[in-house]
Amino acid sequence: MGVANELDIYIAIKDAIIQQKLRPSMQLVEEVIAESFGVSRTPVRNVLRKLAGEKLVTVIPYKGTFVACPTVEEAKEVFEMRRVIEASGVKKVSGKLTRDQLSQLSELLDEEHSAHHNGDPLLAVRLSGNFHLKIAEFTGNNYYFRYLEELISLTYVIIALYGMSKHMHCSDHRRLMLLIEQGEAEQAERLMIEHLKEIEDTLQFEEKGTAPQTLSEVFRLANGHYASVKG
Amino acid sequence: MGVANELDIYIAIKDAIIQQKLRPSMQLVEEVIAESFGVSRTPVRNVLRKLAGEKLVTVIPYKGTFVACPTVEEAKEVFEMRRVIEASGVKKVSGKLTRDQLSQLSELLDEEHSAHHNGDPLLAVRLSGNFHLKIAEFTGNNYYFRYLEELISLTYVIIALYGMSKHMHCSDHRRLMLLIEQGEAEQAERLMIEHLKEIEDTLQFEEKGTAPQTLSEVFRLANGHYASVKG
DNA sequence: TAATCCAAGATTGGATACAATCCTAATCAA
DNA sequence: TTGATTAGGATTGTATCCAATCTTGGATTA
Repeated sequence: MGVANELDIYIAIKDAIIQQKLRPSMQLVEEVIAESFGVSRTPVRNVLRKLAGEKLVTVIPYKGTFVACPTVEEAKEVFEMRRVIEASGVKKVSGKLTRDQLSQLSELLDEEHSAHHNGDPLLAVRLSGNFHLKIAEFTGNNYYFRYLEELISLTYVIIALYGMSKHMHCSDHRRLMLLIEQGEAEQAERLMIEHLKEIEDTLQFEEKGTAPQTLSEVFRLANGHYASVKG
Repeated sequence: MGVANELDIYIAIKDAIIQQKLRPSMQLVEEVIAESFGVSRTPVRNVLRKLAGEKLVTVIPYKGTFVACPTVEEAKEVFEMRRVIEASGVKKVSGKLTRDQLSQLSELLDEEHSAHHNGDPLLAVRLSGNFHLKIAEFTGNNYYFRYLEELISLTYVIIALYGMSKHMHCSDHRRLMLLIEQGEAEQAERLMIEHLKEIEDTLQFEEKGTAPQTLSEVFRLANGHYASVKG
């Protein structure tokens, strides 16, 4: 690839984080990224600041930019806010979707289903996220989408950190879509809340309880050979 | 003032927008801001991008950065999301606040009350916003605070654009605090939703219905003598 | 007159050079 | 050996220069 604009770089880094190619606490050195995209550090800095605004990375002055490493408490906050926004969102769209919108949801369900059977759990998780995002999009209110996009991106990082059981309650999505289609707003709302609680419960918070609290701690433990995009 | 760091600049611009010294659609020329803060354009650019991430300003490539000018639809989206987040927030804190937290809320109410009687409606609006923010803070979940801070900042811009009746339902806040104190979660939730709907209803969306849709339109109308921080 | 084209000014976008800061590791002394 | 000190490298932060783009206004021409 030759040069790239800021949007390309933004998408590339965000995708790399979501696909766990960049794992939590990894350092993102500006010059390395700049060279690999054929640009100077300036646009890279802009992108990293933008990602910092979405809490996907953490900028530590004069030290560097690191992929976010949410604590257990932060992870629980993410899921709590997801329940607030998604419960309201699914209630809002219930019984209000067009045939075309419903078929878009249905298509995402099919893709998620086949990703499961093809043994690609990471892809399945991302398609699951897209299902939730689509509902937010269909509310017609941009804030449902904007905030949920941020929260779902963080959910991917949380899953990268704290793992996830294989069984992803795929059937919940199907039932959710039926309730939306039938206009059962209250039931859809309750199911969404339950669904998100179940996802949160499948995370193994205690297992990696010794997960790094601070970033400096990480790199001290690794004795200088810390994880980096250079490696 | 001599030099300034990014945080100073960020706070100064944000305050200027909130206090309506910088009105919607005004252009923020990087070099002008840089000179007035004694720095180069670089940190100013960073701040403007950060504000753009919060939707307080709009960056148009190769044209400039302008104070946000929300449309009626966008304004209604802001209030809808405020209802979602604040209804959940006030329900969450009801009956859970310490004596100290309640007195913090009470103090804000007193300040708001005196700002009203001192004929400073702008200050009263800001103190009202702080009251709502404090509740979000007391949820203990950072996302309530982060998202609401963004939405309330935008509310100030919306009020600057679409005006507001003098009578601000100051008594709602008092009743809200009582319900929180007494642990009447459901009643507090309902009152918060009603309160926010009333605020939205006092906005005069139709009057300034000829409000500028696009920024370029604004400056065409003014025939070159457009509003600017230079002026 | 009216429309088109071009040039100049203003502003932002990006690349580069340098300053500030942090971390590491070697050196030295107790 | 252990601790403090310091020099070097690595990385980010800032300033400055130039390029890209947009807008305006005047000149030119039909």
